[in-house]
Amino acid sequence: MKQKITIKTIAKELGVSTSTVSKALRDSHEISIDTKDKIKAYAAMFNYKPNSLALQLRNQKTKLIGVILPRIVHHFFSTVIKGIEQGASEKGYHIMVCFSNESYKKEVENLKVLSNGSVDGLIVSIAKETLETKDFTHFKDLVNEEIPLVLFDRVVDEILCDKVVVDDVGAGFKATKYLLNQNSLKIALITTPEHVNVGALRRQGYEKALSEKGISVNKKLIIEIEEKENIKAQIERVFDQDIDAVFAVNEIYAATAMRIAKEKGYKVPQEFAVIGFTDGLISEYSSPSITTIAQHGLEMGKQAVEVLIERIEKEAEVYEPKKIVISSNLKLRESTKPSS
Amino acid sequence: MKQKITIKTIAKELGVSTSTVSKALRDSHEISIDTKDKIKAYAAMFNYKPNSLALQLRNQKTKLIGVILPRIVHHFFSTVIKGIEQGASEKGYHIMVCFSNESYKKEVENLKVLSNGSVDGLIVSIAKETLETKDFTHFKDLVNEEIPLVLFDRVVDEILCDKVVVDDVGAGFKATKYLLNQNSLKIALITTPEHVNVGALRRQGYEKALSEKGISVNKKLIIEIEEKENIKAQIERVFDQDIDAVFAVNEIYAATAMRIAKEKGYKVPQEFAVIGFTDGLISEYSSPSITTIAQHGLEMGKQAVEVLIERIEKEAEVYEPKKIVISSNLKLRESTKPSS
DNA sequence: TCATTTTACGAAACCGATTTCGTGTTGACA
DNA sequence: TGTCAACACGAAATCGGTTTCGTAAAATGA
Repeated sequence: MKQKITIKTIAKELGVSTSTVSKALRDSHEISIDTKDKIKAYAAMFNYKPNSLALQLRNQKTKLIGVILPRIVHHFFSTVIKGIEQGASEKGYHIMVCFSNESYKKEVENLKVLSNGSVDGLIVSIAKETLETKDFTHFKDLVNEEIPLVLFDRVVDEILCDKVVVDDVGAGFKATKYLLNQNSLKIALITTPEHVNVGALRRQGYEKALSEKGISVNKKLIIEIEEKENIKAQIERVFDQDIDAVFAVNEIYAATAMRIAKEKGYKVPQEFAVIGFTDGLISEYSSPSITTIAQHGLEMGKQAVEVLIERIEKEAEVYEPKKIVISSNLKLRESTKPSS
Repeated sequence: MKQKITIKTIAKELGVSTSTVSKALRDSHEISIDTKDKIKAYAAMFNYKPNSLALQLRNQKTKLIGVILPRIVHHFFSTVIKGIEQGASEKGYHIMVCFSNESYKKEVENLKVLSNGSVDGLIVSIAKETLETKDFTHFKDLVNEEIPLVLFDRVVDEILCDKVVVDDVGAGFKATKYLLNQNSLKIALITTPEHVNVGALRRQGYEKALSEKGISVNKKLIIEIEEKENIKAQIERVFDQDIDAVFAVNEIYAATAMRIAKEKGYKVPQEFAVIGFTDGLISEYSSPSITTIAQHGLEMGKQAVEVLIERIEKEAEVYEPKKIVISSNLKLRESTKPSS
């Protein structure tokens, strides 16, 4: 890389001290107009840009937010990133993005690297593997060091920090209730294993809606997808049961279920209804298009970054962790009968 | 944030100098075993982590790569990010991600912020607006400052730097030729306005395949989508012509075209074939699933970051910009007849 | 004319590390 | 016992800025 022009260079060339240059460029009243003009002209001519590392070191802040996501090729997470970036950008922050690939080890590594002073705060969604092992010491260490941290979507109570989540129970409830109201009474639930807490919460909503309607939960209608195995085959199994609707906790499961239903000759939505989660492109462009719970990822990202920046910039008085719940709503499309 | 423990703290507590602490922690032979042990123990106990800003300033390198993308909620771009992050991570780099939102102004801003020494190099895909205005001075400035820069996918010849692209002409050719071989001779092309060069290149491939078959290009079969307006309405217009296939330069256009074809009563693929670009989830999960040109975004990201890191770490001798072309291939699915 | 205030700038400390170079203390060897 | 190398450590420079404080010279006032 070409030799960068620094304050020292300017000072030497113009025969003044570095303090004078610094003050001149910051338009200090201590410096005479003449000198300021000369220095500014020189700086402009050689395209001087203050070295941001030096500033960061001196100011003890980087205006950088670390973001750790389990995955990126994923509609919901990429939407959240977009929200985070927008919110950050408005406040003059930038984001550093890392991925854990759902792996505990990578999550620990990323956390370690980012907590070395390179970022002012962190926004994280926990990796599946971590949720499974339930080892959160790496997060607790962060909290102890008082590094601002916001968790979103996949959160756990053990970690004392700000959180942004969707109303998963409510969402599961809404979706199930809608199906019940349309007279689909034999609803299969396609969810994640228990340790992925968002799955568990959505399931609670599902069960709540059923019991409110006086329907007992049939465990045979609930399948927990093991992602390492063939997803389609696992979903197919639930079709052995007598079902007339599916509520799936993400759009891939929903689309797959709908495809199977169509293959089995069901007419969607007349004979078989489908509701998914995460309002992504698959739901929008499949045919029929799929009714989903809209997760408002953009909103989540914005909220998360707002809380984080507040925490970063406010002198930490007594610290009261917040939990922001974003309400989700049902986006009706063609895979369910229109609301009556 | 809690007061961080620094080398100075350790030095004071243990009654030694900062140089001794630094050397001890880096296991220098200059320091006696006793002292080393004492210092290391203390550091471990208080969870000392060297301040990365200080190191970055001293070493004049950040091990950070800036990435500027036009969009993120986009299958291709998020796949590229994944590739970049993987490649970077392997070599001990991290990535800072910004978005231009297809806007010239934001692109300029991002470039300015990132070129202040906060990153060792940049990977960029140019915003549409910039392609339209053809003002590339912000990139040329970067090149003049000799900041390592790699462009991918949307690139222009005016900027002298490393580039990674897919073989757009070849891809357009392959897709069109496949349709022709399946006896679809009246192929509509749904593409972008001329200034988005990838669109233009894919169109070249399309035209080449036609003329090779002795078919003259019918301009009425080519529509350039204006994204600000209603996309579906624009695509619908081409169905006024007598067509039996569509080649679209991205998967949204392809899925929309297929949906229109189905609405018009065409049987896909028997009576109407569809090929898209970018192998995303829409293509995979729509029904019928859509044959696409696979762009290998992951591969692009990896290649881009590899070239960039090479450029960063190699002492810039004579600099010969490279252009890496990644070959794309046709991923056959249900929206086209099987190859005979 | 002398005291006092302004003006305009420089020296030096600081942010948190690394590294070169210098030096006092030992121990070995002649 | 005197000399010299090895050992163990500290002082200070450096990275590129900002900021506090000190001060010479000019301007102001009495």
